[in-house]
Amino acid sequence: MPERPTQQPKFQRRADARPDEVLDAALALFVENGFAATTVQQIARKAGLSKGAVYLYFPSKQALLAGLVDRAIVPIADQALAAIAGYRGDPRPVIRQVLEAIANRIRDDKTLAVPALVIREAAAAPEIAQMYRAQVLDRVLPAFTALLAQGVEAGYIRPIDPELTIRTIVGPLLMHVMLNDVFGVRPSDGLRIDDLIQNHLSILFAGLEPEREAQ
Amino acid sequence: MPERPTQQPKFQRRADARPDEVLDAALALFVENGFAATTVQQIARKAGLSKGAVYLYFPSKQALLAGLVDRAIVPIADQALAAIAGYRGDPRPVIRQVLEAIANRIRDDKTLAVPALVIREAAAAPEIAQMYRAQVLDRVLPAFTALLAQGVEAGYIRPIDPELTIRTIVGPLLMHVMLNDVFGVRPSDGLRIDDLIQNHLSILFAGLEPEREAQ
DNA sequence: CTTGCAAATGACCCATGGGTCAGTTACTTT
DNA sequence: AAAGTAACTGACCCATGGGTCATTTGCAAG
Repeated sequence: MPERPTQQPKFQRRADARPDEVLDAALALFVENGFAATTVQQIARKAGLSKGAVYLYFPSKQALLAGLVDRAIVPIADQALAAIAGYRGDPRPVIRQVLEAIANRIRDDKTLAVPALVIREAAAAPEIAQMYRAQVLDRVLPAFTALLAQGVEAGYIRPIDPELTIRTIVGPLLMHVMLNDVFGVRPSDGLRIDDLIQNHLSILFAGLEPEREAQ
Repeated sequence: MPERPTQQPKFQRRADARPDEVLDAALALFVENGFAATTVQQIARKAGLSKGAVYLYFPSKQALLAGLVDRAIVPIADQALAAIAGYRGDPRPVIRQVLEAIANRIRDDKTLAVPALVIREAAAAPEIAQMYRAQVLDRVLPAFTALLAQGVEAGYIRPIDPELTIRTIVGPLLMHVMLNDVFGVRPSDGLRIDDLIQNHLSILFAGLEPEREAQ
């Protein structure tokens, strides 16, 4: 019985394209089934190579998750930092800009699924959580805090606690995504990310307005 | 070599106390290490019985997680519902009451770790997520929505979208807990749950004030 | 005391899947 | 075209841990 009469080779050598393809496959599967429930075998198959080959590019399964953070999230954090750092004036336009940028990411690509993954796997993989914290949170949060503090100082917004107010600003978006992704709970007529942002900002900005405080 | 000279029996029969003890052990271990990384063996040891005995009370490992939801969360949801359902008037006192009740739970017992667990395991265990949704979210969220709608209707708060505003109300608390539990990120001087609530409510309530809308 | 059975044990089974590696294949270089 | 090597395969190893079950043990009723 002749071996492979058709001349197609059984694999190709494409060393530079592989890592990205593997990460693409891993992201899709992690998002769908979670980290623990996804096997390296599945990732390999989806990426079109063998399991052994995956280990040529990534030393372990965890490294795949770390690779996803590196590739997708760190650039976003850099971008956000650029918009925030050193800004002087009313923080509200910047807040709007950042939240809308995040909303776009959620709508367009699957990038924002990565933080959710990190959250889910943090207990089982503390190194990943630490890395995420060091490369993202510890850079972005202080910048945001400074932005708010400066806004309070200059009287653009009323005197709130900058460190705690970050949670009020970003939390609703996190909640919205969690409700949708984890539980399938969404507003009666679609995801409505943009409506959510507008509704949230209208309350938030009114709540930050200086003048006499209501309460 | 004599067998057990001391007369202590090697186990006791305590059928009714067991399930609770098992759940206690499971909660502690799940919180610390996550669901997947916890073995039934560990749970059994911590609860003071054998692995086989655990399966006398719970048909599977997943059933333990379901049991935790049943025991801890559903009663809380009932309680919240009682406070919300049928209320007429300014929603803000009720919002304050609910948020402060949640904050107390976070500070005092480990109950609020259960939703976080469900979130983490949702992808791998969709049945659990569905159950949580049916028994908690689908009951509490509509009630909250109705509370807000009624407040808008009667002019106690300005016209916002009730369904979306829930996210603005609860999201910051979720974010605060996630930052703390998952990443160890907390304000410079402690968890400050109460400060968080106060800061959040002051912004939120000012933002919900009727009158002319800012922005 | 002894009979009866629920409660509990602990050794066992076995599917799963992360990780390894000797050998094979595709491509480059000279 | 032959050699050289980087890329890749696929069979394999083996620790892990969920779940089962024949057997033992504690306890209460007659």
